[in-house]
Amino acid sequence: MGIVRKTKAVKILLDLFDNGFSAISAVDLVERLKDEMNKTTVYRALDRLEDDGIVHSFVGKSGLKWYAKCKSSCTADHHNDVHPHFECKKCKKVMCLPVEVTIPNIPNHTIDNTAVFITGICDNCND
Amino acid sequence: MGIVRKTKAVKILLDLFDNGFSAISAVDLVERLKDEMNKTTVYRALDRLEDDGIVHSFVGKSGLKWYAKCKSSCTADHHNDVHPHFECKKCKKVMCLPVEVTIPNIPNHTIDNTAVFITGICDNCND
DNA sequence: TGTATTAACGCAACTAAAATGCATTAAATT
DNA sequence: AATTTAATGCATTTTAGTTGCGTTAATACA
Ligand SMILES: [Mn+2]
Ligand SMILES: [Mn+2]
Ligand SMILES: [Zn+2]
Ligand SMILES: [Zn+2]
Repeated sequence: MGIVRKTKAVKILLDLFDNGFSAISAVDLVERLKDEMNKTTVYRALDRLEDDGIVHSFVGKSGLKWYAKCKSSCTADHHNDVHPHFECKKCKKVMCLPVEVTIPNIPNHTIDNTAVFITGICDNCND
Repeated sequence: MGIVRKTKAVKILLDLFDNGFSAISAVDLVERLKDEMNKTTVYRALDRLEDDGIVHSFVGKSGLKWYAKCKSSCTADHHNDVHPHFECKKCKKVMCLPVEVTIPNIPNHTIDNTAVFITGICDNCND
C-alpha cells in the first residue's frame, strides 16, 4: 500500500508533478526540495506515490532514477500507460513519449515489461 | 583508445566472455574475479574493452551496469549490433536478444540511440 | 636477452545515490 | 481534545563506481 496520509511533503511533490515538467530525477527532486524536506522523505514519498500508480519511475542511461506522473488510467495494482522515455542530449530534459513501441515476438519468451529509453534531440531544441 | 596491452586481467575477462554467459553485471564480475584481480581493474578493463568494441554495456532495470560480448561487426569507432536486452525474473539471467525493435517516428525529434530492456521469463525457464 | 618505457595494476580513499534504524512529529480517527 | 501510528528528520550505512598515486609487468628495442 502507498499513500495513507496526505502530508505536507506529499502535497508539495504532487504539486510539482502537476505543474509538470515532463520527468524529473530523484536527485533533482532532492536538490530542489532540500529546504522543504529531507532527502529520505523525498525517496520514501516517491516510493509510495509509485505504489499507488500516481507516478512511475524508470532508470536513465546513467543509472539514475527518474519519475513522471502517470496518466489517470493507472492504479495501484495495474500500471497501464507504458511508453518510451526520451532524453535530449542538448537541453538534458527527460520526457515521456506518448507512442507505442511494438516488441517483435521472441520465441518461447514471456514478456512481462518493456522499458525503452531513447536519447537524441528534442523538438524544442531541433528548431 | 582502449586495449593496448594484453594483460593477465584482460585475458581472464575475454576468456569469461568467450566461454560465454549471455551477459554479466559489473558487480557480478567484480565478485567472481575478486581473487584474481582488483575491482578497479575490472572496471577499467571493461571500459577499455568497450572502447574497442569488444564488449558493450547497458543499464539494467535496477540501474546496475551490465556487459556482453559484441558481435564481430563492432569496432572501436562504430558500434553496430544494437539490440534489446532481456532479464528473466525466474533465473535472473540477462541476455542479448538478436531481434530488431522499430521505434515509431517521433515528430521533430532526432533519435540518437535506443535502449530496450525487457523483463519476463526466458525460453529455458518456460518449459 | 637485457634494459627502458609506460600502460595497466593494486590499494586506499573518495563520491554519489539510495537505503535503514530510530526517536520524534503530525495526520487522521474517535 | 486525546489517541494512534504513518510519516518525517537526522545520523549512519550500504552499494556501485571513481580517482590518485606509487608499483608492476607488458611491450619495444638495443
Ligand atoms: Mn513516463
Ligand atoms: Mn547485448
Ligand atoms: Zn532538448
Ligand atoms: Zn530464465
